[in-house]
Amino acid sequence: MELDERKQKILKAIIDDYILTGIPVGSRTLSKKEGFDISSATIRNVMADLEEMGYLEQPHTSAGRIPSDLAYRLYVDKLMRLSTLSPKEVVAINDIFDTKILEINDVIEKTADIISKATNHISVVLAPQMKQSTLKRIQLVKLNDTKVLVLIITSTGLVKEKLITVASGLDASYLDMLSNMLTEKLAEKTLDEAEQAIEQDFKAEMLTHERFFKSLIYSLHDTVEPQSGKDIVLGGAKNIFNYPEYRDVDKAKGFLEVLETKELLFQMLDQASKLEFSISIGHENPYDEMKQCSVVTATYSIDGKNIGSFGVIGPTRMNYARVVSVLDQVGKSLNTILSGFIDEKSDKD
Amino acid sequence: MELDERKQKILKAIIDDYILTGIPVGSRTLSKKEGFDISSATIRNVMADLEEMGYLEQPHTSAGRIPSDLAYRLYVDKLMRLSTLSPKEVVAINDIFDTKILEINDVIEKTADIISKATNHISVVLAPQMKQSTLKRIQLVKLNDTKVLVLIITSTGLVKEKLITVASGLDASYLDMLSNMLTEKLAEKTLDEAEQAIEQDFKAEMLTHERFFKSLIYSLHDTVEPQSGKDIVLGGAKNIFNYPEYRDVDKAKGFLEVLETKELLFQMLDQASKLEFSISIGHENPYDEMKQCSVVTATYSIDGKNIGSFGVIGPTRMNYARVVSVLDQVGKSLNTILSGFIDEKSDKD
DNA sequence: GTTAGCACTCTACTTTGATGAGTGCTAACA
DNA sequence: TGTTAGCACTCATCAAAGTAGAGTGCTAAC
Repeated sequence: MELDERKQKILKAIIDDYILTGIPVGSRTLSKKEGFDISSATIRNVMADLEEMGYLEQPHTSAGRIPSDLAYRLYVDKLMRLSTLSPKEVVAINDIFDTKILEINDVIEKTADIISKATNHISVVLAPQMKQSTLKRIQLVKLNDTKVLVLIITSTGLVKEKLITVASGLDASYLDMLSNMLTEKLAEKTLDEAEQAIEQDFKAEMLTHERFFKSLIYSLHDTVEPQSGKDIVLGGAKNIFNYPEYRDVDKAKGFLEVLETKELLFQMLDQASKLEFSISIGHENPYDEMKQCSVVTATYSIDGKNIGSFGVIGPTRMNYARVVSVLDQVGKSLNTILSGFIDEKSDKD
Repeated sequence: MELDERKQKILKAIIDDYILTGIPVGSRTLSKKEGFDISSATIRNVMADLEEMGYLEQPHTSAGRIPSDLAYRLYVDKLMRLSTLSPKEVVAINDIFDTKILEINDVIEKTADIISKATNHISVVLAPQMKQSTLKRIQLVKLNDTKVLVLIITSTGLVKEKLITVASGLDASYLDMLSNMLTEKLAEKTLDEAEQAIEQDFKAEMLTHERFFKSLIYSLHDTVEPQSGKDIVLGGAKNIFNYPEYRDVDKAKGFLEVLETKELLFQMLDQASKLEFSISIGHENPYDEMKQCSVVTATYSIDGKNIGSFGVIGPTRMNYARVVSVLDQVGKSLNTILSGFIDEKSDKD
């Protein structure tokens, strides 16, 4: 059977209506709409065809039709028209970003906040990943006899702290000197390169302080491979109550549990950060817990390198056009801000 | 009317039962209980008295009684018996803490996790506050022409980062030198003292780099007065679904919103960090949004100084005895860990 | 002071019936 | 051959009515 133009038009109308109202769309409702000159009976025939083709589903015999995941996929790929945000909304987004920024984490939290408020869905933001960053400075700070704080600062302004335990006998001035040496040798290198460089350039020191250097290398390593949970920021979890799908308290609880674990979210966003833009609808999601939802993600970058991603989790019945528009705008604002406050005109050039 | 021993015994039984089951307690239910040799009719009379005295409430005429906030207050102060956790549970708590710790934030997140799992309530943890900490090191890192990253490291191992904008003309080596000077002059001082010390000891530098030093002092200041939201870690928000009080979706939504704002939570915990232990029941809470809940908090400390607090938010009908026991144990474990890995044997002694 | 008995109250649950939105099918129409 | 009107049928939703059960307050007797 062919999906001719009329079928597409009707399917789009059904999806638009269902996204808006959330109630199954009946043939009469549709025939009464502006621009539809065909009778409900005809629409019923078309609907029957669309159902046969897998685009529509019926909750029960005497209810209207609802779009299937397949229909949403078609909608997203071909049918939907992207709305541009009103200038007012763009200003509103930029305004929120435009307050005094003292930490990069502020930016992340604000992003989550903006997205959830603008879309009324749950937002997720993956904090900048260290993988591709180059080092700016390493600072060792002696806390007590056996504990040393390692501060790893990248040229993108990210700071990670790691605590390592050392044999006593490392005094503060030695650590200061070492900090300077490490900074000098490792600046401009990626973390991976830094690990190797330490093993090559600090052979002498490694002999006398083997355990210390092992810990140090481990710290660097641990910084690259992030502990999934910590780099995820959630926003608007309360929006879960907007989804009729989660009126069932037990389901809602299970879903919140998944969100709280953050393990899945991290994997999803980490995957997503390889693509400019991605939309996963219902069963397309790789994880069972998400097969009832859709996930839309985008990435942000510094110097043209993708360093993190952000997105929206909601019911498959979400306003994809709007969500995409919002993410697009947020992405643009985010890139501007990030490149404005770090490294763009770094003194390394 | 006097609250004699029999009345207290009956009241305690009602509270115990209601905490356990969550359904209003009837006179017959109670009279059938082990250890009660009095008839339901007698109990009814006592109940009527207790209601008159304000300890009990009736949801409707033909329902059993439920305890009032006043009753819980009496229960907490006089009636309840603290249960000690089983050795198994103590071990379980310590086990979770006992994994590799690389950052102090890990400890905070784990604490929230442990508490919510052990009590089945929502947990809140206030990250260590900088107020009373002394400085260990200040490190200035030049990111680009106009941005400098300020790292403030306390002797308790806390690290705060602030980004400041500067006029160009500060080169990296000058900042390095300044970092060392600042560290030398300010080490061992509290942040408040440090602010003053800068104004005194760096007069010469301040003349040439006025704007920079103003930003620097502002950073220190901002570190002491924490941005409420960021220092709060929540755990087990999903447990909200355990409370029949929040079966009503709108109420649950409103409550989640309050939790997400974190503003209130911060104020509560900040207040609480002045007291060793505190229990606020229902209307005793200073904030309207919390008047349906009880909040139990405790503090943790380093070197005998309270530096943060943690607690549980739940319905007034919560198992106070157990919650107190759990918080007590978590507090002990937390103190041990924190003093073990920072500053206890600092080289300043 | 304690208890048994009884009438009364109120919630929660089940049953029943009515309503209406929506469908599929058939036959007639252009 | 595609479109439409008509009709019987299905099913969820809602309101009304009835039932069961837990619990109370009051009174009178022990």
